[in-house]
Amino acid sequence: MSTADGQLRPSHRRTAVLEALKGCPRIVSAQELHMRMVAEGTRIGLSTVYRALRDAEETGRVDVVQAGTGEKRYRWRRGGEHRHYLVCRVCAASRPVGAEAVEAWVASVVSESGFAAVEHTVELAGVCARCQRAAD
Amino acid sequence: MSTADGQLRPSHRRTAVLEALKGCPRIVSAQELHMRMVAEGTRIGLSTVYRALRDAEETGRVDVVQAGTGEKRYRWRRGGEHRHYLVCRVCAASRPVGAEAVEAWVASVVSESGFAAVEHTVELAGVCARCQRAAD
DNA sequence: AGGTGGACTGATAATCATGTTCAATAACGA
DNA sequence: TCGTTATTGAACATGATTATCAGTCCACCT
Ligand SMILES: [Mn+2]
Ligand SMILES: [Mn+2]
Ligand SMILES: [Zn+2]
Ligand SMILES: [Zn+2]
Repeated sequence: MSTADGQLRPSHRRTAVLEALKGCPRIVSAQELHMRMVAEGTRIGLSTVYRALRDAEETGRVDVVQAGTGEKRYRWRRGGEHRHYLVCRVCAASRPVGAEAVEAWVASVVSESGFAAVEHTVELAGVCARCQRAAD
Repeated sequence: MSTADGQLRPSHRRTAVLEALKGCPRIVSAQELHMRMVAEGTRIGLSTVYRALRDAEETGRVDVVQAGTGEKRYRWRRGGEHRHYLVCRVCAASRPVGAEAVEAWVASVVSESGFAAVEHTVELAGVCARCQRAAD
């Protein structure tokens, strides 16, 4: 669970999950990351992977993209700021895109709306050049 | 299923689902819409509501917003073009927001990316003024 | 070093939204 | 009207995620 102040203790396993995520070339789901770790010889339970990713999401250390299929996919966030990504629907390759224009638009919409605590989701999904070629 | 040309037959039930959706003041999930219809006296199965909404989504007659909780919420689309919405997390009230700036940004990102068949998701969720007041 | 209490782990079971099956039903066209 | 065919919906299946809880580990104190 969590300590008195709500923080999670950085354990061996939890650290391993985030390290594994850092090493992922494409965005991954919790289950994919778990399989990956097991395949590499790490002994870890699926529950722990889910917990570590949920915590990392809540504390803003990862970016999340909600695929149309309802599963969440994660990507390690390098700078402090969140990013938005263009993701390949076929191979899950992802590249960050510059979203200054969107951030500015969000800010202006929010300031005119009267809404508070507004969060935004911006996702782009398509088929990358390589996968287009592979499709003949 | 579907007719030879892939079109769904517009049946009584299916029409009723879309009519009910049109009458919704806030974005609704499939289950909420089903409960609403049953409460109003319509006799209809949950499967049919799911099917009608899925079909409406595929044919572009509704806008869909994927809540963080993994459930899809629907809103009837009036004009031909899709819209993006600012949704209240508390009461599910939704208002369309002008997103010309975002559409232009998406177009420019896509043209520079080499990706094909790119689809975009833009969602804003917050707490509306009324619900802020209600929270004291 | 040894003890202790609270946090962590993971196998298992529970949820939850949504999809699928299939026998019964309703709608179309001749 | 009759026969063909799509539609319907109750029950069941799925797939991702979360909750349980007994066992384990670890930080800290003596
Ligand atoms: Mn952003
Ligand atoms: Mn748009
Ligand atoms: Zn690809
Ligand atoms: Zn509200």
